[in-house]
Amino acid sequence: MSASARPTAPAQTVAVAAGEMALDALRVAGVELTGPHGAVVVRDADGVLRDLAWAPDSDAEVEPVAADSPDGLAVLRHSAAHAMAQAVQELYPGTLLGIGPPIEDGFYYDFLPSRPFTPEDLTAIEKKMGEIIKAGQLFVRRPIDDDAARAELANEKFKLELIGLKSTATGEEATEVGAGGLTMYDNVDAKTGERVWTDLCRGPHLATTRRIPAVKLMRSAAAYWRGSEKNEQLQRIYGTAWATRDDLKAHLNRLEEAAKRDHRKLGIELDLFSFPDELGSGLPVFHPKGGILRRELEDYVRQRHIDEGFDFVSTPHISKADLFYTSGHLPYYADTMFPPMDVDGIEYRLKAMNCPLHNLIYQSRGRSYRELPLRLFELGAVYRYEKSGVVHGLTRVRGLTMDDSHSYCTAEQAPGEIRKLLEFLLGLLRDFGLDDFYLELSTRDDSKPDKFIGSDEDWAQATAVLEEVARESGLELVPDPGGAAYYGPKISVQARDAIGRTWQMSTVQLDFNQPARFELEYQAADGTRQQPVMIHSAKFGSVERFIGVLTEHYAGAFPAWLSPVQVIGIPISEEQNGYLDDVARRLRARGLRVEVDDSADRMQKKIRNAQRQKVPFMLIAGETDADAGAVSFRYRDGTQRNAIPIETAIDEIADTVARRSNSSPTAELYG
RNA sequence: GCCGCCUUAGCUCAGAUGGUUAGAGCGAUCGCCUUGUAAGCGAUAGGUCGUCGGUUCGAUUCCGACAGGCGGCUCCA
Repeated sequence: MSASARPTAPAQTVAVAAGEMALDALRVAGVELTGPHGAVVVRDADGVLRDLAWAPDSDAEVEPVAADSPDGLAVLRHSAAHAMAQAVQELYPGTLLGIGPPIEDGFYYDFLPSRPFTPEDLTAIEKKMGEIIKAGQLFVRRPIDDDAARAELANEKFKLELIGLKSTATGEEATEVGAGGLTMYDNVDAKTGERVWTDLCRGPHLATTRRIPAVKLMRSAAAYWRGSEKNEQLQRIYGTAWATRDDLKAHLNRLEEAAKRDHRKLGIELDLFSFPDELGSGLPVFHPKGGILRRELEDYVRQRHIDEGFDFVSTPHISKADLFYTSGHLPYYADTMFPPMDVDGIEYRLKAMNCPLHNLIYQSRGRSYRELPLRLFELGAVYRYEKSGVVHGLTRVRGLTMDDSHSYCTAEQAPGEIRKLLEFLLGLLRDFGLDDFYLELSTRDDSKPDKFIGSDEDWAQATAVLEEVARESGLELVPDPGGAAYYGPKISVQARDAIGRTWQMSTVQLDFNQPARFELEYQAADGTRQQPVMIHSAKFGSVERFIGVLTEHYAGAFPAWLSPVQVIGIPISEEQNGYLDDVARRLRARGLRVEVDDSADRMQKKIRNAQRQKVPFMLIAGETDADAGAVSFRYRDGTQRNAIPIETAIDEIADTVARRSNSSPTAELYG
């Protein structure tokens, strides 16, 4: 995705003699040292990144790392974080430092200021950073022992804590400290040689601040120290930094494009859904046009499940709370379920998951091995009390509809069933135009036994089964340790959308625990009673969220088969209203969603409106068309085809919809 | 839930440093115009300035609480 990911030149290595500075060796070898392709650090034979000022103890071979390479950008961003921290401490003396690592597209630094930063502060900090960058301060590495570091950082309580953690630091904290000796990075005035700022840091860094060509501070926000809500909250400033000003501009453009696709914005513009205050946070209502999207989605997914051998079931939204104790969801999820209500002295709960209710259907009579796998499917409404700060558009709501299935089968059938499910759900996602996937395998965190139930053997077996099936799929598999549900491990499908963002979509979970807790049984061929396993699976995840993701994926320009309005008739003058009404009638007879814009607006205005509503087919008719029994197509990409006979036009549209084509209609496809 | 910011017409946004009648564009309604590929012209209606409480002679403006939203953090069965 990175705009600056250019084809890199074949790795060249440069010999650095013992005691010689890498920078000098590079210079002698004629390696570029300025500009976006210029080296900012070197990689030694062990793959460790080193400052250009590094001088090896013995002869070494190093590889120059360009500013615009992934590693080079990380170094650049890390150095930008230092420049920002220096600016903050100069402007707001007494501000304490947290950590300041590079991240995707940028960097952040955490601070404990005397008061939170304002947008004006960010402007001032950015300006100060500009001065620091322009001054060309040198980054100088200085090894230091623990005691000296403690003395030097006596006022920086967070840094002191990091020193104590250095042997166990991981992830972003390892940016500051790591195994091995501590180092300070001094910012040194290029002219006077005076140390103007310093930070505990592993490095490496740019040679000078001048090698930061393009930086912008994005926002400030709070973040818990060391990522735990039990800790103090620090003020984090996010910035972005790039190897060229053009790369920065391109990045900002991408953000703007992403903002245009925001489903919350498009939901209003396209009149799809809203979140009335009167209803409460995280509770969407779908307007007629959003309702069409929902219906198309639901009808399709329901039919596909039936085709795949699922039985369609239905269960209520509310249940006695005891059911969720039986399943084990309570007390685990007590804080994310809506509070209980007392009905005639009995505690009831809104359901936050469908599995316990499906288990009751399984349990409703004796089951034979001949029935297995038994596949129950439901579009089940569930309610989750998401914390107020996390509710977000359609992607994180408090009331949602899960396309939830539970397959009950023998342990032996499980791998086959999971394989089938994975294949099915990938096909389903492809049907909606999502086709770039990777898988995540969420497993138990052995260090937190209280978060998971069931025996070690069952977990090991279930995890092995999921892993095997995931590997067979040939898709990239990313481990997610600790991400499993309390009852079993999970495969989740991550889909990349049209602009490369990834969304968690489908999940498949293997569960030995709930069948045991519900004492589910089937009678085996030998007459014994056996316990089935159950496989939880959601394909969309939630219908609401899926609509949100699709809206962003298509930027609101839905494929014709999903478009709330598929065809709009636009008369050139009032004269053609009746003519287009007739065309519309014929399209409706083919099951298409058609409108004729017979408003008093000019046709140019009608086109503009249809364009903004992202209608896939505009059928324009004037006198010439009407006389010829034809219409003129305008597609939403602006291309057009004139004088198409009505029958042909109707067939083309009907065909595109029937094929569930996901590509946006355009003149070239038909010409 | 935590930190910060925000809430003015259906939508997008101006505005008054506490003082009689709060503005614009789009949208809506009505009229004129009758039109060939992204905004024709005009008029009219529409707001107890998120809610509740406090300070004040006077609050949409200042303070507080609550609700909702935005950006993060934490969380996400």
